[in-house]
Amino acid sequence: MEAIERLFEYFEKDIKLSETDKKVIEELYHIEELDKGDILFRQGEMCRSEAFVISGTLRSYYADGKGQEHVLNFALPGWWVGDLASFYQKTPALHSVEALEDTVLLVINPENKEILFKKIPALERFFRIIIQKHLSSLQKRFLVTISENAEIRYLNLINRIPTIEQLVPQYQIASYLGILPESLSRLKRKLLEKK
Amino acid sequence: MEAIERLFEYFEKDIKLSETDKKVIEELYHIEELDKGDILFRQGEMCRSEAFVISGTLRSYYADGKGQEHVLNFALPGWWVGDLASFYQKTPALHSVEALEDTVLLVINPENKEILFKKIPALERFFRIIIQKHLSSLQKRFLVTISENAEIRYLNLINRIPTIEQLVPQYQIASYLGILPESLSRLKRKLLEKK
DNA sequence: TTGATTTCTTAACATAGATCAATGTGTAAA
DNA sequence: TTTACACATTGATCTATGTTAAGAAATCAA
Repeated sequence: MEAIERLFEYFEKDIKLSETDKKVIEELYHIEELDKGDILFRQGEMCRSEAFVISGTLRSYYADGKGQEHVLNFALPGWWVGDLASFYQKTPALHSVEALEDTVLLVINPENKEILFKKIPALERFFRIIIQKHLSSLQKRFLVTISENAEIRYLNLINRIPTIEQLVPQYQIASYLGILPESLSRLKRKLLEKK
Repeated sequence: MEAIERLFEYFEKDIKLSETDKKVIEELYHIEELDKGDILFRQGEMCRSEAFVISGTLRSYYADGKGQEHVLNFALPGWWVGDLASFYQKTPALHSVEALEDTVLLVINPENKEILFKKIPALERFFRIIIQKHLSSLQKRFLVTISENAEIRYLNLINRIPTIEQLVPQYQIASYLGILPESLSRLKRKLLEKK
């Protein structure tokens, strides 16, 4: 199936699109193919890409002052990646996004996003809801991070993304969990021994 | 000065309000006075209040499964409190908000918020930006939490809200920092010895 | 004031996860 | 194949913060 049709399907779960609407969408989004290791945008620069994942896996991550990287989230087909605050407010991105394997995206820039909203007003409400969902998932991620230990956070993650261990190396998962690979290794052994 | 005039001033930093606009705002917001310890809304219930703080201090906090409370943020005059996701999407609130001293708020409910947007469209864009700012401050809070130790987080906090130690008890600050009051006490002694 | 209650500090000990170092395993290149 | 490199495991030790318990200080109510 054409990549753009995946996006139509995604929108059409919530709103009706005319053929003209589809033409508009097709003109405003473009395909971007990333090789494993490629960066979609970098922390500190403007994020000018809001992308819908067609295939592949990505991670968003934050590099702190000591050069340490922290995985904020993974992104799989059917998810959005971007730094919303940077994209809409033209402030520097607070994190980077990298492809963890060869990846295909449908990407839009801020100017085209404005045009999209003008031409298909129903999408404005649609994306407002996306932002709200993003906000509440960030909120949940924060709450889990401050209130649960690494074991629970690990179990949460594999429950939320059961395929994650096939998709990304262990040390990326450890970074998402906020622990070192050594600690994740020990944690998994402990879980195995429990059973 | 009248409470409602503080809100006018706040809006007028960014947009022009006609006298009719002001009447509309005055009709749609109402004053709520909380005594110390009163709850504005509770985790698990719908949040039907988006409030502008006129005077007083509040905390938003999350109660985890083990009954432990975690302070998410404080709110001072001129700030907004609410659970945006819950307010707009009518999902259960992920946290509670409590007055830490006698507090005066200007409050609106979701239905009146809709009316406000219809009657003063400029406010729709205004609040969209508020949401984006909220999102990026949550993002920053998350990044600091996962990448910095308690000492840095403490210094960040008193730098961001220099009056906070006069406003709220130490154990609330410890909870905001994600440590126990005992640990904060040690941390402060260590900082004093350093100087 | 006095007593009661809440908040803060201190100390001794416990624990999760970090750090450091060594070894093992899998995969890809030569 | 062999070699090399990236990744994962394991063990010993270290550290920040938690836990428990006690007392000190501050605040509030009578």
